[in-house]
Parts: sequence; C-alpha cells; structure tokens
Amino acid sequence: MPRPARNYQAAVYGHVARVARAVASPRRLELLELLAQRPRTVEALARLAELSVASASQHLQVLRAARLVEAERHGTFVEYRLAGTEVEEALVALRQLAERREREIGELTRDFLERRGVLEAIDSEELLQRVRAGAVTVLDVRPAEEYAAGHLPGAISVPLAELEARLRELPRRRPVVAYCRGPYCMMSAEAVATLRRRGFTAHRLDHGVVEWRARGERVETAPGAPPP
Amino acid sequence: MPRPARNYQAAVYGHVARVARAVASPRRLELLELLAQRPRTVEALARLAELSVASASQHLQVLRAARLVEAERHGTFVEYRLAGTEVEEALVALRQLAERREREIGELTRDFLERRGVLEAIDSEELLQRVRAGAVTVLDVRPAEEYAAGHLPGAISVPLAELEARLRELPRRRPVVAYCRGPYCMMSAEAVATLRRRGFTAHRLDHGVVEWRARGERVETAPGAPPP
DNA sequence: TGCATATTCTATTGTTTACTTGAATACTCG
DNA sequence: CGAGTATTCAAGTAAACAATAGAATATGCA
Repeated sequence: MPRPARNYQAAVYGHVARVARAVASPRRLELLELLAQRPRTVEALARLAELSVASASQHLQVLRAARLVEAERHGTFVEYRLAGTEVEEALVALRQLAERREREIGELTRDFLERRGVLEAIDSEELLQRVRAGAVTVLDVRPAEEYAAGHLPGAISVPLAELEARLRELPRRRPVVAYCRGPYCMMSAEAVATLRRRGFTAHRLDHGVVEWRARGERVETAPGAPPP
Repeated sequence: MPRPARNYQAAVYGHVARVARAVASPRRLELLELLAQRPRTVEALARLAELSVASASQHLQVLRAARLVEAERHGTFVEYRLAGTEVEEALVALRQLAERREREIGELTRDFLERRGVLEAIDSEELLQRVRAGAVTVLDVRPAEEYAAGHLPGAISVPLAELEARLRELPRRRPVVAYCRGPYCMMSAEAVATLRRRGFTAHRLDHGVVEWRARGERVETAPGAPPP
C-alpha cells in the first residue's frame, strides 16, 4: 500500500480505536449505564458507581473527549448526559455482542439469579409480549427520578426500597413484571424475590428503558398510570 | 447496592469491557478489516498490516480470546476468520459511531481525497442506487482472492495493480464506480484517479463488501460477470 | 525419525492507564 | 467582593499493554 494511504488509514483507525477505548473500561461502562437512565452530576455518579469524585470526573473527561457524553453547567453543578441516542444504541449493541462472545456473562447471570431463586421460566420475548399487551402489572423499581426521566408505558414506580411497604398497592391477582436499569442491574431480581415471598406471581424483565427504546418502542415521561 | 449485586455487575462489565478492549487498538481494527475480506493466515496478515509475525500472532490471540475471530489449522498454516456476521456488523456500527463522534475522521478523509483530486460530487446514497440498479460499471479493485471470497453483485475484478493494463476491457461510455475494502481503504481512490486521468467518468464508493452485507444486501461469490 | 516451516510462547523494554491525594479553578450566593 | 462548594487539574505510583527478539512447539513431508 502506498505511504500516504497507510498514514491516512492508521490515523483513522487511531480515532476509531479512541472511541472504542473510551468504552473499554468497566467503570466507564457503569457510568454510561447510569447516564443512560438520566442526566446526572459528577457527585451523583461518583456515589452511585462508588468512585472518588476526582476519579469519576476523569473518566467523564475521557468519555467527553470521545464525545460519548456531553456536559452542561447548571449553576454550580455540571450535569452530564449521553450524547445522543446513537450512543445508547451502541451500548446495547456492545452488550449484545459481548453476551454472545463471552459465555461467562450468561453463566454469571444464571448463577446470580439462581442463588436468589429468581430463575426465569418464561423467556424474555414472551415477557415483552405481555408487557406490550398490558397483560401484567409492570413495575419500575428504580429510584423515582429515573422513572420520571423515562419509563416503560404503563409502568408504575415503586422504588426497590419502598417495595415492602407498598405491596398493598399492587393487585394480587395479576402477575407482576419488574424491571430496572438493564440486563446487568439486579434491583429487579431483588424485587421479584420479595414479591414471590409475599405470594405474588412475579417475573424479572431483563430490559431497561435503554433496550426498550433501542428496539424502537415508545417511552413515557409523564407521571405514569396509577396502580389500578 | 448490595454487595453480591455489585460484584456480579463488576464481573459482567469486566467481560463486556474485554470485548471492547479487543477492538480498541488500531492494529487490531486493521486486522479485523483484513479478515472481513476473507480468511487469512498469520503470515499474510502480518505482511498486509506491516506487523512482525510474532506481533500479529499476539494480536490475533487477543481477538481470539474475545472470540471475535476463530482459528482453524490447515496443515502447517493456521487460518483466521471473523467469528460470525455479528462481528462484521459490530465493526460497521463502531465505525459509524466513531465517524459521528470524531469529526477528525471525516476531515482526514476529505483531505486525503481532495489531495488525490477524487473529491466526490455525488453523494454515496445516490451512488448506491446506481450500483444497485446496474446503471454503472462496478469495479472491484481489491486483490483477486478477496474478490473471489465475495463481491458486490455484477462487479468485475480488476485489481488495482492491473488497472492501467486492463483499461481497454472497460466500456468508455459508462460511468465507473470503484470500491475496495471499505470506507478507510484508499485503493478505490487510487483507481478513480487513474480512471479519470484516462478519460473515464469514475466515482469512489465508500462501501466495501462488509458494509454492503451489513445493509442486508446480497453478496456474490461466483466468478462474476465478464466485462461487457 | 528428523528436518523445515508456521506459529506461539517467554522475557524484556518502554509507554500508557487508573487511581489517589492535594491544590487550583469556576461558579453561586450572601 | 468574598466565602463556600462543585469540579477539574497535576503529580506520583502501581499496574497493564505493545513491540521486539529469541526460544519453543507443532505439523508436514522426506
């Protein structure tokens, strides 16, 4: 290959690799997942991801340099957000690729769910059908602000921490489907375990809002339907 | 978040990051592009990517550990290939994401093409239409073995090195569209420059077989149509 | 069996990366 | 304008990575 073409190609692949490198860190993947739920400040991200503020800030700089996140000042806070839905879609795609490539991911998930007694009998596609059809009570167990920033249509918000106290709000006869931040977030598993202990029929949906939207489905940002 | 859930999540993101890290290297991106054209031996890859054999082998081990490529022994050679079309699709998706995120990529490309006098007037979507409609002579300027492993429907194989000598095979009246390995491969630009110097109407298609297939189009592996 | 060849492994080197700590900057609000 | 807070920057250290050369392994074929 002629020199100039090689140099050009090397430069371009350097840039592509930079973007890939930005997501090639467990910490930053976690930050991206958190940002996919809603925009957040550095301090909030550091707390949720169990990082020092300085460390979180540096990771965010890396993500910003790769233009995967954007920063906006709000008074004394800086709020970070994902830079566009392509980033969400890329994240979902990467997770899917990884799940097919690294068998260990599936094993880890199965192990974890089994240990909590939340092994799924129903497959996820069927669950999605029922969610779409409104044939189940859909429970969003994330913190309320994340629910407010976007949730599955018809879902009601019952943050995991409040679940025990608010069980009476849920109709006993209808099966419950709980979801949270995504396939690797286990708040929904915790919720399902609790619900089953209390006699509910409950299942875990391994999709979050990000996956839902990446599938081209509608997301609600309104307060959401009150429990029937 | 409870400890076990955190540990689980950290482990999973570790695996996802491993896959991302495997593609987060300019060298390995180049190897993947070369493998996307056709399966190859370590030695061939080392030569094409201008790497030492040992170094190429190590990069291939990384890619294999992430299960992005597969190895198969053929006698004394080991032939590497991409592990499934998901990998191709992920590559195309990554490039697209990077192109939207890193403005420099577009600039580098524009610069390079301008310097060769191959600045495109026609936009790529229209070019694709014409290629699909068979309204142009489609030229595959990659080495013949890559053409044999898969090419755009109706394309004829004229490796860049042979182009000057085989110009008479091409109909003068029809516009020519040249393509090669993908958006960052400049063999097609070289070909277009040559063709224009010789009085042809010629354009560069910034898609390769991988992009073509990722769009859901058919790829030919038969010898291909002879020049009219 | 043994030689030749293709590939991989090992050890070493120099570079890059992640995290921590402490200081510096930028903004708001009194 | 100055105090207070959120965030970023800078420096230092430990760990991970890439490239090189040379040794080791595995296969085909005489």
